[in-house]
Amino acid sequence: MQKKKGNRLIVLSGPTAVGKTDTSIELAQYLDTVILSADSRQFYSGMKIGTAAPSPKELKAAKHYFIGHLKIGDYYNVSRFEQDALAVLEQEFQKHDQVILTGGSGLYIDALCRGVDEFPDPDPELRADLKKQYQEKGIEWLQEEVQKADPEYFGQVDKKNPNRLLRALEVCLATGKPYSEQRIGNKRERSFDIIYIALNRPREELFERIHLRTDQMLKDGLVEEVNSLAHLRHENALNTVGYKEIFMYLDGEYGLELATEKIKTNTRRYAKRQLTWFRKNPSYHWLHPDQENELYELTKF
RNA sequence: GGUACCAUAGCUCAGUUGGUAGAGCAACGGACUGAAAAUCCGUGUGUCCCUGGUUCAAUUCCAGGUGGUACCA
Repeated sequence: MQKKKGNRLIVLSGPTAVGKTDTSIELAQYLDTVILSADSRQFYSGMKIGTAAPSPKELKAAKHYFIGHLKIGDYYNVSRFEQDALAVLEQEFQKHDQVILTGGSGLYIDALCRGVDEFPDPDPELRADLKKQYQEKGIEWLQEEVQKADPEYFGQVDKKNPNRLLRALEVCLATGKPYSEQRIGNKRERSFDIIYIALNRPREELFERIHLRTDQMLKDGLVEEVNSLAHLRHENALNTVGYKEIFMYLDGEYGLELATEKIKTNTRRYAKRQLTWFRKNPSYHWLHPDQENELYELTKF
């Protein structure tokens, strides 16, 4: 008896500016399939220039999901992405053997590929309250609270990272149970296979592309884009490289040249953090974007 | 052409009363479970311009060279 052929998700990730958009579209056309984006900032409409989102022409060249599907200010998180993406996959796998997942948000990629533990959705009021208390009482207070609420997690957590501590405390208070108890990290079984591919370039080449792309964003009207979003400035989506720095420029804190340099520096650092994340997963096949034949060979199915 | 000053990390510079050197920025490594382009942790990576001289020892003092800056011609 012949085993029924399943489906496969092609993860195509890599650091920012490496060339994921071009490569994923070429691959989608070659395989006649669709693309899911795992880019936590390209989710938002209105941030086209600063997030180097695919152009209308590119969006037409291959069907994309999760590009500009949210409004700045919409609440979203990895768990929702996991659910949304699984639903899309179920639908698309009826039509295609393989589907492409591309983007640079490692946590979101992993959420779809391995799953995340179940927690109740955060309570915005509780979160705001805890954050306020942290700002008033400092990190020591946060550390003490987490130590009381969840000594086990406190033993493992990065104690100087307020976000991590706030999250743990929030879950403890909302559920009445220690965070560590609910954070099991079980891998979810998926009904499809996964192949992990990461694009990369020599550091110098990647940085050069980051610099050129940043200059191009400015020419394309990044300042105007950011300015048009000024009323949403406090939203998390705009706590993003390229937006933060231009807000500083608009405030008169930075000259335009300095703001541009800061964007380049912060983008290089972002790329580095992404590489650290992907390197940790030994399943990745690493390719240069020019290695088209190798890519097609890998995605034979 | 002359005089003065300078030459130390990728960059801007500090320093060593002679015992091979350190800040900021940049860079590099890492962490990561509902904020993740976020948030946080760690690490000096060096022919102290070159060649001689003095000295137990020279990046440091002396001479010459080279390069740079300023002023005078």
